[in-house]
Amino acid sequence: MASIIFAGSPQVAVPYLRALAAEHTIVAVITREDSPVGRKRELTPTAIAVEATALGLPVLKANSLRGIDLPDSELGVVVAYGGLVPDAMLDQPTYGWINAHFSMLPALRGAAPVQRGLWNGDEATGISIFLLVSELDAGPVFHQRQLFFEPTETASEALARISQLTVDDLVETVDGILAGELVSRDQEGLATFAPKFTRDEGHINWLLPARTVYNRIRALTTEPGAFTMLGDQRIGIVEARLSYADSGHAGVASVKDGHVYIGTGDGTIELLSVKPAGKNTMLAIDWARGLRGETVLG
RNA sequence: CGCGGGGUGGAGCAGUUCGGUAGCUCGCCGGGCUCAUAACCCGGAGGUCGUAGGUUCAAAUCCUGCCCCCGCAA
Repeated sequence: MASIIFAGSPQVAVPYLRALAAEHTIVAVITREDSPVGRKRELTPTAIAVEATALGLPVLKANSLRGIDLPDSELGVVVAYGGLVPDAMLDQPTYGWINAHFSMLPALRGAAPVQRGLWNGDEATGISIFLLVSELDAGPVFHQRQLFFEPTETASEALARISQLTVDDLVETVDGILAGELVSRDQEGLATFAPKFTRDEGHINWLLPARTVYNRIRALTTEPGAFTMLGDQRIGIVEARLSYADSGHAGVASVKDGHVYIGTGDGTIELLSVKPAGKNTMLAIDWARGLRGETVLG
C-alpha cells in the first residue's frame, strides 16, 4: 500500500488505473479536461475521468499541471495523460514519476508509438516503463518488454490488446520501485520519434505497394482513419485487407465475385467497409453497387 | 446562426435543373436449366419517394417549417 498519483486520459490507460487502485492508495487522478466531441460539441469526460469517478477516486481535471497543487505521494504514474509534467514537479513524489510507453525506447518516442510502428511495418513494439525526466520520453528505463504485433490488427486493436497485456508489467514495476529493488538503466541507442498522425497522413497513396498501403491503413485505424478520394468526395476506409487477387491499375476499384478490389503500385487491396462523406459506414460491396462507370480513386 | 453532403421497396444508388404517380445493380419468394452452384434463364412480392403544410388539373420533382443521419473544420 503506497500513495500514488495517477495521470492518464484515454481508454488504454484504464486497465492500469484499475489495477493500481486495487493495490494502492490513489491520492489523485489527473486527467484532461472534458472536451467537446463530435459535431454536437458535447462536453465529454475522458475514459479515465469516468473510471476514476466510478472507483470513487479524487479526480483532478487539468490540461496542464503547471501551477496545480498536488497532494503528497510516494510515486507518480503517467499513462497517456496528454500533457507534460513540469520540471518543478518531477521530484515531488518520493520516487518521482514513471511513465508506461508503448515502444522499445529509445525507439518511437512521442505520442503515437503503436501507430507509427504499424505504419513503418515493424514486426514488434513493446512497453517501456521509465522515470520521467525533463526531456520527452528520455528517462532511464526500469522495465522493458518486447511485444509482437498481430499480423492483421489495427492500431486501435493493438493499443487495447497491449494495455491489457502489460498491466502486470506496470504493477510489478511499481512494486519493485517502492521496494527499492529495481534499478533503472539509461536508454541506449538512436532515438526515433512517433508524432501523432496529421489528418492528411490518412490520405492513401495507391501507388505504393499493397503491403505498405495495408500497414498504413492499419496504423491509421481507427484514429484518424485512412481515406481516399472519389472525385471530390472523401471515402473513409473503415476496413480493408491484403488480397492475392489480380486487379487493375493503382487506385482503380473493381468488383469480382462479390469482392471489391483496389489496385496499388504492386499488389491488391480488398475493401471491406467504407464510409463515404455524408453517408453511414457501409459494406464495400454495397458501396460499389451504387457506383457508375469506372471508379478511379486518388 | 462555422462549411458541406444526405434521407426514394430489405441494401447501395439514379431520377429533382426543364412538374405528368418510379428506374438501375443486388437481395428476397416461386419456377426452370445444371452433376452442381454464389453462375444462367423465366416469373413474382415489396415503395405514404424523412415529415407537416403550401402552389398546381397534376409534385419524388417547385415553396416554407420541422425531424433524423453523416463528412470537414474546431
